[in-house]
Amino acid sequence: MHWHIEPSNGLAIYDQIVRQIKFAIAGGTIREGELAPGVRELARELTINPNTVARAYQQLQFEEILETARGTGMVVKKAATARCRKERRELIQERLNSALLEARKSGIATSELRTLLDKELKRLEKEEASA
Amino acid sequence: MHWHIEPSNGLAIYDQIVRQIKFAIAGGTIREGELAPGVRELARELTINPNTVARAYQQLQFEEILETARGTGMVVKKAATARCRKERRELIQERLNSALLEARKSGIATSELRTLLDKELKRLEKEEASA
DNA sequence: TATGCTGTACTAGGTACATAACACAGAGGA
DNA sequence: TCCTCTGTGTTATGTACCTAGTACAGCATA
Repeated sequence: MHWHIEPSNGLAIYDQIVRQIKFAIAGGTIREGELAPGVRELARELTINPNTVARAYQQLQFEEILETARGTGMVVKKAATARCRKERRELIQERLNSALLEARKSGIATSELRTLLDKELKRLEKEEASA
Repeated sequence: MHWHIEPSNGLAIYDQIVRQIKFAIAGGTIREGELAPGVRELARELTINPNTVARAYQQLQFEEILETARGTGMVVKKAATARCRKERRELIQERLNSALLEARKSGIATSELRTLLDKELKRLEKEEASA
């Protein structure tokens, strides 16, 4: 798994981590009972402060996605996968809808919007195929 | 024109104002040579601090969208409309692409993504028709 | 000229986020 | 046991953003 942070995404760094961990669990990259990457390890990989990762893990613990195993790491809880899948869908839908709504309110015609989306989707599919 | 601020949009309030003013100019709601809403008036309408609006206007002045007319208000500069139209397109495209990219990277199948978008677009069109 | 509007400038305080550098408790392996 | 890993907690610093309140300069109109 490779992780990536967008510094000026609007979203706080710890929030981006929370999202990515959830997505990784939803996608099966990290399975129930397995360990999430260590605080220091992930911090090194993203070149950010370990405290920031810890902050993200605290929230994931609060949301009952991870549970702490002191001395060992953070373990993905049972039943987390299903919840993450559901959340993934919701988070993505929310972000897409909000972008579409802004586009719509800005006065762009939906037909133009449709072609714009189609173009971008094709570009993504092409990338996907070549990867 | 009615303005709206999303408190926890990720985007800073002043940034949301900058966007909305640009979109209003792009859409012809405010035309070149006309006045943008006053600092105090807009602040009252959005129930935020006048300084925050002023901050947004400073940026728009820096970007040569507005020019100051002390004692009168902020005037939309000549040639601002075309630039705002271009920027509007870029801003929207950027946000859509970033949402699509996240969706794609999260492991959602593009086919599923496509149906999701289609559903949402239809909903928007329906709203548009009823409005 | 006087009044009321405009934007501008300044200081101050509060919150959220990220960084930094620690110290600590528990698990596990040599 | 000892060492090294794990996450946790604490304190401090810095920055960005927003709020609050005040004062000022300039234009427009009565």
